[in-house]
Formats: sequence, structure tokens, C-alpha cells
Amino acid sequence: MTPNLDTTFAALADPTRRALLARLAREEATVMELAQPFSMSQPAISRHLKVLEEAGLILRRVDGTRRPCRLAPDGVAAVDQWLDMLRTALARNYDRLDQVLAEMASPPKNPKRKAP
Amino acid sequence: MTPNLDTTFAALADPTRRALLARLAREEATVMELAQPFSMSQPAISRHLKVLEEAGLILRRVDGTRRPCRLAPDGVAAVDQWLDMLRTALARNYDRLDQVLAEMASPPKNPKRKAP
DNA sequence: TTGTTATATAACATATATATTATATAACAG
DNA sequence: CTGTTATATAATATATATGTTATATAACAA
Repeated sequence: MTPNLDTTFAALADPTRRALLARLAREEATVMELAQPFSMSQPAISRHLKVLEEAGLILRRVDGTRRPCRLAPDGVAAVDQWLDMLRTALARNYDRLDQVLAEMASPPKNPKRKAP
Repeated sequence: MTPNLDTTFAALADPTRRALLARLAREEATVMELAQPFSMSQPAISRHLKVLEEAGLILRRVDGTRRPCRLAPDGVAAVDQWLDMLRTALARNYDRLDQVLAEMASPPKNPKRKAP
């Protein structure tokens, strides 16, 4: 049940699924409640929810005939962990740019200078 | 050229593309350098790079006949911004859980008690 | 039990993604 | 100019995703 990055990013790539997550960010909701605002069939929503569940982005509990859904932390955690690599690299690039700009402002050390 | 979330998440959903990004997290690289470790045709890599560029995840400069690629901040920024909604909601849920556990440990205020 | 409600699954059509090979373009080396 | 290298694009095959309708399941209400 541990989410896989392919699955999780792909789940997040669909606007309907992101809208479902946005709705669940407010509060837990049943399948019918989630389906209601969309001009889409109930089976389509059920499928989207299954994708979100397999992505580790939602959890479902059983309440009689209803399956209330709520946000799950695992998917976001997996994504965040992976993105950290990019964030770190981007921050490093940014620091290098800062350094270059600083060297342009004040004269660089210029260790191996050729004759002008 | 502003990345769209569908596009950016979909770009991140492919393992080849995430491997390319991981490679670029180390340093800038040309298309051939990026293609070399993969058992995949050069046109396939070119297409993946185009997807990453349209997702705001990489930038390309022109260097003679080469097109060195490097990471771009826009895609990650867009993703991060959207994910903040989920992070906030999940943190709120977690706080509520903390509260429930605290109430279970020490007796709750119990404002409207019925006769036992 | 019988009808109704909530949800899931199956079968299917269509769209989109991804890879391949062949080919175009454009810079470079000679 | 000519051949080579780096990259992009076109044509095409195949796989995957997404939606629809029809139907199954399972709890509830009467």
C-alpha cells in the first residue's frame, strides 16, 4: 500500500482529482457528496477516488453503505521527499548565481591572471 | 510559458523524466549526455526533455549545436504552491487528532452532559 | 422480503502518451 | 563545399487513461 511516485504524480496530474483533493482539504466527504458538484458520472468519480487511494493521497473508511474519504499524508510525504532533491539543487544553483553577482560587484581574487 | 499543473505533475509522473531531473540536479548536461545512460533512442529523450521544458522543470540554452539543460525553479514552485493546500489541511487534521488524544488523556470539559 | 440508496465493477469507445525508425536542420571540422 | 555531430520533427504502432452505460453488491428502510 506504500505509494509509488509514478502513481502519485500521475494521480495529481488530473484536474478532477485535484478538485476532489481540494474538496477533501475542507472536510471528509462521501462518494456521492464528492460527485455532486461534477458533471460526471458516479462511476467516473469512484474510479478517480480509487486512483487517489492507490496514490496514498486519500483514505476511506466504511460507514454502513457509505465510504467517507479523507486526505492521507503518505502521498504528499512521498512527493515532498522526492522534490527535496530538486529544491536542494535549485537552491545550490541560486547560491552560485549570488556568488557570481557578488564577484561582479566587488573585484574577484583573480588568482591566475594573464598579462593584459 | 508559465507551467500548468496538469502538465507539470504529468511530467513528474514518468520515471525516465524523474531520472533526467535527478541527473540535472547534479549539473547541467547536454541532450547526448542525458541520453547516454538510458537504453532509449535519442528522439525519445528529446521528447522527454520537451515535456520537462513545457512543465517549467528545465531550461535550455544554445551552445553551438548543443542544447545544455538545467533545472528551472518554476515547475517546482507551482507544485509546491498547490501542495501547500494539502499540507495545511493534513496538519489541521493532525492537530485535531492531537486534541482528541489529549481529551482522552485528561477529562474533557463536557459542556452538555446528560444524566448518567 | 422488497424496494431504495450508496458504491463498485465490467465492457467498451476514444483520446493521449510513449516508444521506434527515418529524416530534417544546423553548427562544426576539414 | 563536404562530411560529421547534435538535436529536432514526422510518421507510426502500441499502451494507457478516462469517460460512458449497464449491472453487481451490500446496507438500509419499510
